[in-house]
Amino acid sequence: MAIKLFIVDDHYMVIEGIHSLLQNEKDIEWMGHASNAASCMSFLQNEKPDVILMDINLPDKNGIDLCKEVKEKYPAIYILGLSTFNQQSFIEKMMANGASGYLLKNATQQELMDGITTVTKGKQYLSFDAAITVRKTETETEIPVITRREKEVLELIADGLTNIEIGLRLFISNTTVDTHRKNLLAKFNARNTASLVKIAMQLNLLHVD
Amino acid sequence: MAIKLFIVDDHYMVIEGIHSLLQNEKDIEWMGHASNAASCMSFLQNEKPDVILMDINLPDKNGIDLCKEVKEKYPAIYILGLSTFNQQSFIEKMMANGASGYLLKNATQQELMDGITTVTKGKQYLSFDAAITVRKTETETEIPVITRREKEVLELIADGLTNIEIGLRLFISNTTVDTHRKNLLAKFNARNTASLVKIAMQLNLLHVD
DNA sequence: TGGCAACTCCTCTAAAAAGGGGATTTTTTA
DNA sequence: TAAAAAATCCCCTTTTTAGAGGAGTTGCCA
Repeated sequence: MAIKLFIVDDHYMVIEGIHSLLQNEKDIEWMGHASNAASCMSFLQNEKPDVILMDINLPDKNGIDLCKEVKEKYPAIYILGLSTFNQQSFIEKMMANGASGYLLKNATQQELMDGITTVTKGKQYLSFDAAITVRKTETETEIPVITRREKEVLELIADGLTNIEIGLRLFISNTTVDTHRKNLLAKFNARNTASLVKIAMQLNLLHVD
Repeated sequence: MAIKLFIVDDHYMVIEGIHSLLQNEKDIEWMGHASNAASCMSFLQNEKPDVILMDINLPDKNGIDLCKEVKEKYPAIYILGLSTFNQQSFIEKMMANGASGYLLKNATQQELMDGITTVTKGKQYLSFDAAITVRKTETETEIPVITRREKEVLELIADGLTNIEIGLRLFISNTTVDTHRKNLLAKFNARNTASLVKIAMQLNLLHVD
């Protein structure tokens, strides 16, 4: 039985590329694509693919959150992350949210097929480069786990607000904000606010407006 | 006469996507692709395409510099920037370095053909979204022009060094560093170091290690 | 060669962040 | 429901930035 495949990606060229790479594969049934999270969810109300290739950069929501949402509603669907970036934080987060693996956009046709068939067997698949990244960094750079409140404070710090201003904004004391700030510095192992913001940006933890 | 097209991009799926979109176009002669700057330059020693589609993110060099290099050696070749990001700074820089225009990776087949044929007539082509970005921001967000020294200081600030530490590193006084810092804040219209770093990261002015 | 941009250095004051505690109340979750 | 996690608040001191000035020295280029 052919594997039913669906793609969520906002880049037409990538969709076309994958389609082209798979068009002669008899084991793959191309179900179509969505270019954002919302249309993906509405598609899933009526159709049930076996595997979803999911970009991490979507216009309306990041793929990490969408991944979680899909897996909560439809645990039977396997999800393969899809990204330009060989970034450890994304990989780990998508896997933590139920993704079965990860494909880079420079993957070959062989890797693409390997990835799809591997995950339908319930196994994990990591693109070669991605696998190296995970191995290389799993002992080194830990991705900080921050709380909701810390995230809020982090955003406002990056926007240039002071502790007092953040306190007014969030209706909490400036000393509380300072505590969150200190915890953030500790979690990110940052020397000061400047490096904190840089690291957070690198890990794509901040809104890019 | 068919337009000879060459692509520089390290993402196999994107290359495949473009190839697929253009395979029935008789006016396009597909010359092949390079996946990095070096192999692009060596290809150009023997072959002369009319148009190059060039990614801004290459493994060995950024497309902005490669664009400049190609245009200096082969001014007759038209270059179309190619990127996932709808970022003003990239667009402007590539154009400043001789690119004839810009295509986003979510461009349709029609836009792709429009772009290629437009630039071969010596005109500019900007992807719709990209055009909006340029227009929207050309009055608003000015991209700050910073000096070599300011760039150095900015990098070190983002890495979490203090004025004194930066001074020691660059063999200048900490008060001088402070002056550069203040000039940076003014140029970026930033309230403090945190927002300075965020803006600089957004504009891709900082090394991402 | 005169001007201008870049780079350098300085003083002073005020504000903010960093570093070091400690402590209570909610909320979540095992 | 009890323990853990998150969120809240406070103290103190030191360091660093921010804000507002002024000013001298290169080096380029029109």
